[in-house]
Order: sequence, then structure tokens, then C-alpha cells
Amino acid sequence: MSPPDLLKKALKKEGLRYTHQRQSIWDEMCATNDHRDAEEIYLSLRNKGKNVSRATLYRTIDVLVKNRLVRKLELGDGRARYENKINSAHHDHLICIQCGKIEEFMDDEIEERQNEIVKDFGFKMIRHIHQLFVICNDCQ
Amino acid sequence: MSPPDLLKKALKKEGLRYTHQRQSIWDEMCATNDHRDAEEIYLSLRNKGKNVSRATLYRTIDVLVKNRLVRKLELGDGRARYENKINSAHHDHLICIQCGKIEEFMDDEIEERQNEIVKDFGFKMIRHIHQLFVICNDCQ
DNA sequence: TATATTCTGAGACTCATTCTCAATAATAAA
DNA sequence: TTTATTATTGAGAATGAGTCTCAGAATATA
Repeated sequence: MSPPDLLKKALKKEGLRYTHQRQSIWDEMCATNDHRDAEEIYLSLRNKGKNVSRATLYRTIDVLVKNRLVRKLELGDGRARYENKINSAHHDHLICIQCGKIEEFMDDEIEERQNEIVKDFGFKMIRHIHQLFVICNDCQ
Repeated sequence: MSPPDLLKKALKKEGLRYTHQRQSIWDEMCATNDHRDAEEIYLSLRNKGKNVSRATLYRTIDVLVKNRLVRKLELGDGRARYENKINSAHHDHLICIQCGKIEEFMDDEIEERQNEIVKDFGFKMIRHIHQLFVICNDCQ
């Protein structure tokens, strides 16, 4: 199950109310470690009898993303994917351009070099996107 | 000026005809090293009296991207940016989330690690996106 | 030149996401 | 706990970047 305190804390921080819909959405986000788009999450909620509107879903996901409970993935195909951040350490993604499969990777050396680069520019790092588009072993 | 041979070569390879509109678009792409969205390119063309439709602009940019004459940048804000690839070596981007300024970086170590990672998975690298979202020096 | 093929542009369309606003629910005040 | 206040929700309209359609225009081939 999802940790309700994390949600409540985030909502409090934002000055927002705790509602059934928001809890359902957070539960649903925590139910898998998949990288799903909004429609998949929406339909999965419906299948479980949790009828939340798309508007509320998008609004809530924004809050979760802002509070780093959920990560938003932009793959360039016009649909954002979302994954919960509480079950996993920081990572970036490999995406198969044939079958859409998404794998995760993490490399300390790259992370370190990134920070160096931003520091050298005199900038302040906020976040990064690092996506490797590949043909996976199943698709070659 | 833009190298017309590159355009003609790409069009030939694709079995497409060489037209005024396509030349105008390629000229416009080569006129700057900026990272512009389609609307900016469209308006710049109009200002120069080169009236090309949005449909043709998008269609032509697709061909240029496919043939690696132009690079498409997805920053996650719903508008793709385009830059010509002939005036510059491979690089990735730093994007200021305040003012939108885009800087370029290139790091051999990161490039190498990336390739390692893909190889370790047994995948084949097609392309990558590496974007560092920052607050730039002017915005802090 | 005649014929076939591709290209173009205007605007309709798509589709993920955002917005609107009246009805509803959660919180604060009494 | 009732009432008053304020935030939230949902249905569907709106948005907007990008794509599609198709008739007329341009280009290539016979």
C-alpha cells in the first residue's frame, strides 16, 4: 500500500485539502512500478471502481510531481508517462523504439559529470532528463 | 548560406522532389544556430516574403530530421525546437527553466558511459536525449 | 506537348492536456 | 454540531501543436 502520510504531507505543504480522489490516485500510483500514461492510470482506477475524472487525475498528478512523489517522463511521443518515486532510487531510462519497453539505469559517473558541467557554467541544477533510445534484445 | 547539395541529396535519397519551398525552409534552418519552434521558423519565413504553409514546414522538417540535417529537441513543454546540425558537432543541452535560454554541452566521458550501458543491456543505441534543466547565472 | 506523379496550402481534424463553472465536499467558525 | 466559507470535483468545452485531406499547382516522364 501507499504511504498516506507522504500524500497528506505534500497536500498540507501546498495548502490543499485531503480528499478521497487524491488518496485513490496516490494509491494507484503506488500500486505498480510501471511507467504508465494518464489514460492507463485513469482506466485502472475505473476498473477498481474508483471513478476519478481526468481533470482531477491530471491536477493531482501535477501536485505529486511537484512534490517529488511521482516522476513525469516525456518520451517525445505526445503522452507523458508517470512512475512513483518512492519505491526506487534515482535512475534514468532506456526506451526501445520498437516495442516501447522501458528499462532503468543509473550511473554515478554520469551523474557526477553532469553536476560538474552545470557547475562549470555557473548554473544551478534543477533536474535532468537522460533517455537512451535503443532497439532492445527482443527486437533485434 | 545553406549548402543546397545536402538538401538535394537528402531529397533524392527519399525519392522526393526539389522545390522552392523545401529550399526556403532549409535556408531558413541554416540562417541561425538558434533552437526555434515551428512557429518561429514559420513567421521568420513569412517576414522574408517566403510564404510556406505550416503543413509544408512540418513535412519538410520531418525529412530534414530524418536525414540528420536538423535536430529536433523535445523540452517537455509541448513545442519542439529545431536546430540545424551542419554548423555544429554533437552536443546536448542545458535549459534554463526561468528564461528558456539554451546552452550546449558535450562530454566524452558521458558519451562513453552511455554506450557502455546500452551494450551491457545487450541493446543497440539509436539516439539519446540528455537535457540538464537549470537556473542560469542571469536568473539566480 | 501530353500524361502521370508529386507537392502544396487552406483549413479540418486529432488527441493529450487544460480550463470553466455549477454542484459538491471539506474545513473553519459560531 | 450546525452554518458559513472556501476548495475540489466532474462533465464537457477549449486549447494548441502537429497531422491529415484533397483539389489545384508544380514537376517529371513519355
